[in-house]
Amino acid sequence: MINMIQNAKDQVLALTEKAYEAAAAAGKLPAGVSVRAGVEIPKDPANGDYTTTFALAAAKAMKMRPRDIAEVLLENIDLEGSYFASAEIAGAGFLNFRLGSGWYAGVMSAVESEGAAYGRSDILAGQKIMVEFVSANPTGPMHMGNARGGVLGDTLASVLEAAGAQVWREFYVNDAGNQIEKFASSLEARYLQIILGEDAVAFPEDGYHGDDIRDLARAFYEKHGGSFRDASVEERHKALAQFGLEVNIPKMKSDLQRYKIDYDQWFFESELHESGYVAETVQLLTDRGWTYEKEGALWLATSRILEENYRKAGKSDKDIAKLDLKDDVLRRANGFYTYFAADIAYHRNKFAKRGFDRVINIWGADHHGHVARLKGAMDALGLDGTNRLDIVLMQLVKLLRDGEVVRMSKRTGKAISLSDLLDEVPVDAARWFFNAKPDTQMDFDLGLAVREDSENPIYYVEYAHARICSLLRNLAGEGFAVPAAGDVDVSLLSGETELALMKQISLYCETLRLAARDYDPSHINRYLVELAGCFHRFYTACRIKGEEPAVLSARLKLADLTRSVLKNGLLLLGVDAPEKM
RNA sequence: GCGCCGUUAGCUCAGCUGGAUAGAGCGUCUGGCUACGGACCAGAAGGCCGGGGGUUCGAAUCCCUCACGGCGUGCCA
Repeated sequence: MINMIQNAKDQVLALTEKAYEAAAAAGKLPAGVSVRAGVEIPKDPANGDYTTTFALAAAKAMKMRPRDIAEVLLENIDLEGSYFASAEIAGAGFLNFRLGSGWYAGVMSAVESEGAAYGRSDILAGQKIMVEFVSANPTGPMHMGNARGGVLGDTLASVLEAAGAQVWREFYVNDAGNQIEKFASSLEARYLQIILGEDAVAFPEDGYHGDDIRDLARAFYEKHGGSFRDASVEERHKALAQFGLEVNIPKMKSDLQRYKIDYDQWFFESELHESGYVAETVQLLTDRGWTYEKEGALWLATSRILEENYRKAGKSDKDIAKLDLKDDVLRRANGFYTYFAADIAYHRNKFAKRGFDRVINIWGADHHGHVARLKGAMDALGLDGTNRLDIVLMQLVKLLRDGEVVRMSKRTGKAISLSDLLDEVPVDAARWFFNAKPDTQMDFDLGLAVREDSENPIYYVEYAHARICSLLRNLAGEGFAVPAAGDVDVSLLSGETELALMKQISLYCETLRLAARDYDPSHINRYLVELAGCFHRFYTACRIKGEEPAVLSARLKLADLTRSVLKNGLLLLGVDAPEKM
């Protein structure tokens, strides 16, 4: 909750504005100019710890050269009682501030007092957010894309929790509709083939060809024998589909659990159909005037909804016309509802029935064509999908083995499943790896991923943690306990690597904020690599053991706080923070 | 055709609301512990930030345009 970065930034701005008012009152700068100035952390510490572009931003309105403005500001700035020890002008007119030890002491006591909660905030407090992710079809094994989506969704949920939101993790089980019918007829063909012989029964052209289907049919046969041979097709399909789902769904659960992913709820599509909620939702769209009938089917006027949205967003009629918007079928001529209709009902359920303020879906990029339509459908229901439904599109994972692309198609039956992967790669490495920025394509080379050496950044981070734990054990054995922050003389930590490490520790809150803002937990991965690097550099430059007591004590404290933040970050990612390796 | 995503070092990628000399890791080359974990550290080489225009004090970042790559554009899910 204590964000020392924000504190420092606020203070830079306040000090600068106060200086401006003082200068304006003395007639040295034009009065009454409102300046939109930013505060930044310079890349190069030679340019200070914090910098403001106030003078640059004000130059035009004040009709003065930026450096001259900065000059006057500097004369009027009063650092007394602030976090800052000094300020100077540099470059085109940057005003650079250098931190004093008071701020560093503040960082240390914040990390100490907040402990495992350090980094958490309340920026999303009071928000009820659902993250729906993976939601793979229960008709076959999950693939790499599901693994990536699973890790990303789970970690994103954790990030939002850390920002104070009330988060719900959900898996949508598509246990109804066409693909279940296809699943059933595929199983049926394999089942009858077992009884009547491979050549006696044709396999459906668009069926699932995977070996898992054969295995399921075999298991079904072992349980029921040929008793379903003469049953009605409908009865047989029902039994086979149910049997298949009862095997596959628990398998998905356990596979995801291997990735340390647990859901608050597995939501079944079939319930939406059975309870009449799909029909009710479609009726509601009809009542609101968004549907029409054509060729025996019921259509949603998607093009009209989106047209309106695009117009509101400021697109020209010409641009909209170019989009070639199409309508969607909700209920087929045969009376069955489409997947889209069920999906609309499902999302209506999330917002209207269960009261989520915000809903985030993690989808594969191949579904991007549905984003605008689903949001639009929510708009049509008056649920403001445009602003409350966020879809994170995840580019697909390209699985390689020795440089060769491995196909992931479920239908070929040759996919490497998500549980296969964990037989080759440690779960922590997989979690770390899959937690990459969602909108970039990813190559996963199995040959590379199995390596457990410094190639893999997770070992670099975990090593830093283990190294500190070892150090603490070592010193504890010699009677040196970690002191309280209040008993540490922070001014003794004045070396370059010590200051850099403390600054990096302070950045953790900011990192979590960015991760929550961008829906991109990989900010944390990069942060941790940097934090580990800061520690290793500090550790190389500064001895602890054998130093005089006050220095030893301060450095010991710094190491322990680093350990604490490393641990917070790793646990947030769902990765272990080992005390020994 | 239209739409979405991407294009930054040999490879994989950072780059926060536009800021100072564009950064890491890996790989390559050169160095560093009789001392707390060498799974570490230091240094070097390596870039018209895909091309071209525009906006302004200032652009990898914003706008336009072109090129290349991935994906989509079903009474599939």
